[in-house]
Amino acid sequence: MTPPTPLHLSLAGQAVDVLREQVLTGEITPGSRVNEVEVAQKLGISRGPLREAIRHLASEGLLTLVPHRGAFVPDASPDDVRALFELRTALECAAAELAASRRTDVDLVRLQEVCAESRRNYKAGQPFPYRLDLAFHQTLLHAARSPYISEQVRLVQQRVVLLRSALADDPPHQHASMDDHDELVRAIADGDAAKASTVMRRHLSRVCAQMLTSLTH
Amino acid sequence: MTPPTPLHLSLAGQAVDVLREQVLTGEITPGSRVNEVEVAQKLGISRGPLREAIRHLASEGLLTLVPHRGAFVPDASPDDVRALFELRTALECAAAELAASRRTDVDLVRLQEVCAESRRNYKAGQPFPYRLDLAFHQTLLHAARSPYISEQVRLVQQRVVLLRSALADDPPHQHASMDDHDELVRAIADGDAAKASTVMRRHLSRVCAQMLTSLTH
DNA sequence: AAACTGCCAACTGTCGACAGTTGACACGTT
DNA sequence: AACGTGTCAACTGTCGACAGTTGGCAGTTT
Repeated sequence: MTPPTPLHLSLAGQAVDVLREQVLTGEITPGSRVNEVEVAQKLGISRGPLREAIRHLASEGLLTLVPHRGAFVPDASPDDVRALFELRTALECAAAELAASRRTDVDLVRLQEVCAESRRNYKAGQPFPYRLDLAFHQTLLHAARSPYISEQVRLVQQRVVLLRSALADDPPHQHASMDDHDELVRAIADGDAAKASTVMRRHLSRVCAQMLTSLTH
Repeated sequence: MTPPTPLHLSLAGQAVDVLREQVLTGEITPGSRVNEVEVAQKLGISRGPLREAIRHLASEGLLTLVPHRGAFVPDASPDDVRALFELRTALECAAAELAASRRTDVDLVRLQEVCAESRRNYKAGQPFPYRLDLAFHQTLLHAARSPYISEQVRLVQQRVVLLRSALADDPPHQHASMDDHDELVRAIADGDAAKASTVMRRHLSRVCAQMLTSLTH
């Protein structure tokens, strides 16, 4: 998906993976600063590759750079969340439209499987894992077959994960989300691009609202 | 617009500006490789800051990195152009919708001014400068007041400029574009988000087609 | 003559060290 | 006691040098 940038053997590439993991899991708490020498020692590499890794994560929006001060993991204001979801909505609505017109039959089966698994999980009393929500959106993205849109959505979703102070623990919200997903799949199955877009917009609007409420407690 | 990342005093930041300029103006031709030591010497800086600049431009899509081989300025295939315009359409249609509902009166005046200047230029027999087209889209973006969407559009537009093998020299195309712009402004003036989105989609579809034809000669 | 093999130059990846800037603490002043 | 000032440690920005890899060229073999 990304441009041919397989940084995955270089030290910088490995550092990107490790740091991204730590930032997304909250191992490095929002607001805290990333000390170059300290982290470099901890990773057993020199500052050069680490700096490249930090800059890369900054370009993904997972860190913010302040000259002569270093890199910080950003904590978002409500306005940030709203603006971010405007971007996400633009991208994912377009993806939903494209998916409705381009999806293959195996795409459809995969989407239905993810939905079914979510239901099973939910009825078993377990919480709707964020993992399955992510899987749904990524499957839809694959069905849209628009590499640049997919890539951008991936980046936006990462930033959303960073704000997951709002974990989807609210049962009615989970239920509504699963209903949205089901309706989305039906629209895509019918090839109804307009409806797919509309449902996606409503879905993301709901998720955004949920995040905003649990952000302000 | 960008996160607080004012790299504009550091050597790396300056190198980003210089290199971006050179790539966008074609001073560094597509397909050619960027030699780190050579460019570093030419800029009078060391390889460290230059590498950061290269990585940054790569994250913007203006360069592609190949491990152990270096950075290349990408040349696009028709499929790339199509996929890129799918992204651009998603973003700018959303921006048009938002602009229709959020624009202030001064936003409207600015949009009308840009259109008027384009007409004047055209009637004076001069070609429709890409500069004014860019100005229009950026003014619209400002009216949308969605920082993340604006930022992404900025990046996509850069990549489009990189492919400007299709210079807008075709008079009927120029005329159609100006008509699109005018119609877009009317829709935004009326606060008609749906129409703004539709017109924008048609406009970008036209521009994309134009690019594809002049890409294949 | 074509194909294979080994060597070589060029370049990227990485490292350790130096220089400049920032924020904070301690001290002195009013 | 509050405020302004000077100093200092910590950290980022930058540099030059070394190590590892890649692609190409020359030489050899069949």
